[in-house]
Amino acid sequence: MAQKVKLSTIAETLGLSTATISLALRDSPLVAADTREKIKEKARALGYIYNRRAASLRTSRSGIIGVVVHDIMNPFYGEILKAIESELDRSRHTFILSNHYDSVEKQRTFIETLLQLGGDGVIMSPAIGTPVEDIKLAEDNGMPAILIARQMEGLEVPTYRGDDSYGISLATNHLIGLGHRTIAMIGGTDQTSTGRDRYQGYVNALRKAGIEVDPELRIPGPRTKQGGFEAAVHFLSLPQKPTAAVCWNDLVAIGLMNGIARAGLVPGRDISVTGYDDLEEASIATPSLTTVWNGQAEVGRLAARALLDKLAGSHEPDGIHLIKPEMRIRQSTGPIHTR
Amino acid sequence: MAQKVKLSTIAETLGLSTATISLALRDSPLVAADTREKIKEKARALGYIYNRRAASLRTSRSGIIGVVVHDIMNPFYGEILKAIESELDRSRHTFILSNHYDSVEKQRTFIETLLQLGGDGVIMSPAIGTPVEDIKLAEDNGMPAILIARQMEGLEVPTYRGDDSYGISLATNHLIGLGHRTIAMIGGTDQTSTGRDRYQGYVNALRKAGIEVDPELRIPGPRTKQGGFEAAVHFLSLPQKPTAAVCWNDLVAIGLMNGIARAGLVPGRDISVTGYDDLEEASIATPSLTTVWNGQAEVGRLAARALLDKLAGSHEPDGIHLIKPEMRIRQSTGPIHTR
DNA sequence: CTGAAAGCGCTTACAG
DNA sequence: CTGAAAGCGCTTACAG
Repeated sequence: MAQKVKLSTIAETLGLSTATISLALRDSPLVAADTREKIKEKARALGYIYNRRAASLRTSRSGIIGVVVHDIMNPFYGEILKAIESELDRSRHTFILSNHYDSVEKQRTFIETLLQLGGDGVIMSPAIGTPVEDIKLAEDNGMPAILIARQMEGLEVPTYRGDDSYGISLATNHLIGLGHRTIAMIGGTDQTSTGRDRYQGYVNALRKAGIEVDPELRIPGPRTKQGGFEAAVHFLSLPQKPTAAVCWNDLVAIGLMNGIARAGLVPGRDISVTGYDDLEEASIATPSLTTVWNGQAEVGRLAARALLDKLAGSHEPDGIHLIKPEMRIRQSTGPIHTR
Repeated sequence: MAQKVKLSTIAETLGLSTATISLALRDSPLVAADTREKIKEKARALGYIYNRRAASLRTSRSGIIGVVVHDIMNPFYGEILKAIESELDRSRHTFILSNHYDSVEKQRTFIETLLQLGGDGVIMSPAIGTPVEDIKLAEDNGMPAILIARQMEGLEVPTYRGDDSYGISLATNHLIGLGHRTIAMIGGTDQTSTGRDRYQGYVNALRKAGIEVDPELRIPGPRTKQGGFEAAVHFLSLPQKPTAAVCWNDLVAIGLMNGIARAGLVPGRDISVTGYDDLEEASIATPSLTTVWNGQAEVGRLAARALLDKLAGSHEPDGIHLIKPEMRIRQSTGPIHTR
């Protein structure tokens, strides 16, 4: 490894000052066009590597944006991240990703690391129990935050998420329309705004249809395929014998369908199942999954844009921006079928 | 946002020098214990945030490690990343993640960004067609690279991956043992070392069993669930009427099983299907998937350790480290069953 | 259009 | 055990 090439190396080689080199490499019109070309060529020839830490120390902008969600391996977040990534790529920002696995501490460590690196902003789906101070820590140190998928009370921060209450009512109404009356709700937790909203939407839809709400028909907890799969046993042994299940998300729904199939029943015929999110996988599940499109790509794109706009100085409106969900009817739901 | 708190702020407040503050905050034994405590408390009270760019500019170590793979949304890489993350977390390193989607250019941009940020090292699953120079770029600038999952010729870099040729022969032999003779191979590409090795392993196993290799039984390409799902049509219309399929990975296998089920056949009975990787999902698929454990967690853990050891100065042996795959027999394979 | 000089916030020999 | 001073590699007014 040769001697490190820096601005001054190029400057000396060409008999110019570092100021000129710096300006030229950043395409400043202050530098004559042919000088600029000569400089750029020399930089390339010498294998010059721009030192962002030095620049960032001076300018106090790093080009780094942090993104932290519950779990990037969850395709729901994966689809959001993909949209964020493509939006940020375009603006030459580097993004640093992290999972918090709903650990407030892990999330705080991440925010601190980001501050230490001089992060320009952060997009986050806050961990369960996140105190307002943790978001303020970021904002107070000049690092704006944008929330996705989950909202927080007592905070004026731009938030992008689906309209969960409305979305789950679409699914519930769809089942009611097919004649189902004993409808279970599988998965989710009351500890997140999303969880509360979805359960409420389910309850409201049932009430509106004049169906009594039986709390025993709720099986809270599952949020993954594995969870849905394991919940199948509990679900199938419910004394009320539900004919349909509204699931927390597509993963739970697919897991549940696997569990139902394992028990010898046919999902979509014997038991109707709805998902939530409309992951890419929903349409190739067997049977293909009736679900609610939740606009992951939209959420990611809008959140990234909002942050970039904010960094560019324009004042994005704070508060909650709801994406309107849409029903996707496929094969996993059908008319009521008595077991 | 108040005035920025820096080392000198604390120094002035306490009537000490920045040198002492700096040492104290990093727990140097050079500073008296009570001075140290006083300093730490004051730092906390003032809301001091360590400026890593400044430190890194001085020390030329950043604590940043880059990880770039084909697609973090692919659970195969997700499982590797999880292992890397937990290993790196322990050593207080920050890791920056990126997808290259097999674009050499995107990968190069990532390596350059990492160099600009002063990355300490990089763990990568090289994009198809990666030139040796791109890895050298990193190494020549003092940023060691570790390869995972895919290897590269003409390079002395530590590489961690499964023994693909051996692994796929396990799956093929398992099917042969069940009486299958017309076995298709679905998915993968000759453009990666992994792809070539797996196809070769399949061919060798057939030959060893005295079964003629029919190139028409290979359907290259698919690497995702969607791909496997779509390949089902082609597979089911093969004039040779294969009774079993060795799939490129679990995703393709699950997609293929979905496609087979959609066509009214029962995977595991009418058609035997093997996967590869043993993703968490394999055991809850319906039917549960017979597959080959590929040691993702091992690969991630070992690669991270190798990098950390290298950074700590110990000389890790270069070259290829193979993880030995193991068979996992479940319900998706069974005795031959004529259609 | 180009240059000289200060400064971003740390750490590290070197003194004492 | 603590301090004074230089320097990491940039960018940015300010001069000319």
